[in-house]
Amino acid sequence: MSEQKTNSDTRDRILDVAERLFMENGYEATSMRMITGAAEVNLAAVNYHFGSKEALLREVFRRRLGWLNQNRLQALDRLEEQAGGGPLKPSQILEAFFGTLLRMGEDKALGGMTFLRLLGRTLTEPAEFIRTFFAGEYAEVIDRYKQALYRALPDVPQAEIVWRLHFMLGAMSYAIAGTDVLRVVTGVEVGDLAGERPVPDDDTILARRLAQRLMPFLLGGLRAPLPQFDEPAGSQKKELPTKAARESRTQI
Amino acid sequence: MSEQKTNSDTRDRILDVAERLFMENGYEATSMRMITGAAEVNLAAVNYHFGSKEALLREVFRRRLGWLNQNRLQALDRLEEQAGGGPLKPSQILEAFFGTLLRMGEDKALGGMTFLRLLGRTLTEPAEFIRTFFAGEYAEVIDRYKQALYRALPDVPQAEIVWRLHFMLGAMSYAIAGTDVLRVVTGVEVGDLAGERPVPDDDTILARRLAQRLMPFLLGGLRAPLPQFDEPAGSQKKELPTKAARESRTQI
DNA sequence: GTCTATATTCAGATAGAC
DNA sequence: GTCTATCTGAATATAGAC
Repeated sequence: MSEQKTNSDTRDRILDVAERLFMENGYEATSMRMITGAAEVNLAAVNYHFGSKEALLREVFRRRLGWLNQNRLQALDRLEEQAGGGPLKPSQILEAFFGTLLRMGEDKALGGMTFLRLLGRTLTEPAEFIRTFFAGEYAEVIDRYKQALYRALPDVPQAEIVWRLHFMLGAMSYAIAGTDVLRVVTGVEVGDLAGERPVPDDDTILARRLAQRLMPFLLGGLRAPLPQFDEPAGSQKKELPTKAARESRTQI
Repeated sequence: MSEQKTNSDTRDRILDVAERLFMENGYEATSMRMITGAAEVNLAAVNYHFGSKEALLREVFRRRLGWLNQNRLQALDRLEEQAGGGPLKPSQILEAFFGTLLRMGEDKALGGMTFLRLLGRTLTEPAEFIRTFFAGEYAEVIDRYKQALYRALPDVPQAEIVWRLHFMLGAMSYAIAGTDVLRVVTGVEVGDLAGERPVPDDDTILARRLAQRLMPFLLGGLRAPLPQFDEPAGSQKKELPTKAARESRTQI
């Protein structure tokens, strides 16, 4: 199409700027005028190239999520090929899913930490068009990884795995988003408290550090002892559902 | 002041409605007209009672966070009194911090799941006035619990504890927020996959279930084996925790 | 493809009667 | 305390010249 001639410069500049401003301010609080102003393009350019503000947001994500989820699927394909039909190790699955994402944070050509932070924040946005969009973008990947986890952890009820996948996504999203209570309260970069030097501007190092800290945490949570709670239709049932067991909180 | 005569009805109705609408739509996407319309009060009532939209949001949180963080501090006080100067168990600390919050979800008078979802979503909002507000509201609680965790886990580097507190907050926030990929993708309530009956409208049960699932996950993550630190070069060969390491985690 | 000018809608806030 | 009416500004989107 003729869309890739000279306007690709304008188009890409809009996408890059929108990615950053949506991350910094959120979708609603970012106006078209802020975007076109910072990108030094005309106000009408967004509607010309993308059609609407909503469509712009979708395109900001599509160009990154396409790469991300495609690579996630390929990583899973490779692992399953190596395993030759057998179950994978949970650590392999998490590495493929979260590691692929976190490595985007080290590569500026893939959006770097700017995109990762945007993604972390946008995953909790309540706007319907955003949730619908993500649902479509993530459907296949989530399904494939869920199945892989079911096979990797045959003794864990599937509902429990879904919950824990849930928790893992949250730990990652929130850590990446960076707009957190801890950073504001402590006033320092995370990792600065025990003599380590802060790396506020080096997103590559930050992304790598995040991955090194996050992976053990996720694995530990995923493989934690099961709660005392009846699980009817898992692969293996645990105990009878007594009222005492339901009332008592987990004591570990 | 005369503010507590007849207007307390109007005031509280505004707060209740704002809590729900901010949760459903986010702060920016919720207009004063939506709030006053749903609360069936005059458009000018918000500015009369609270001064501005920002001040309204702060008040929505203040009335809940005051109770929450006060109870968190009291719970910690009790635990430390019982321990008589010794370190607490990590499970006790997490129960005091996260359990106090999650029990709010079971009590409609404390906002129930509506407030919990709002809190989970708002913790990642980038608006400066929101982050500043949360910083003040959380400062003391975060500091006290951080110190308690330092003493409970003397062998774990403090920076690591900060990161993991970070991750735990994220797992909880995201799980509570509910606007997640999983729910959209699967099209079912979490917990519905293994034969459990969904409880879409019973927030009390949902909150209790969430707590039962979340606590073991958080404990597992908090006490996971430490990552290996080789910062300078590529460090993708971290050793996976052995089964023995998994068992020994219990003593940390 | 890019630009100016503008249409249209809606936002938050407030003055002043009651 | 509550209400109506309105101010002021900003939002998204588009028509039409170049």
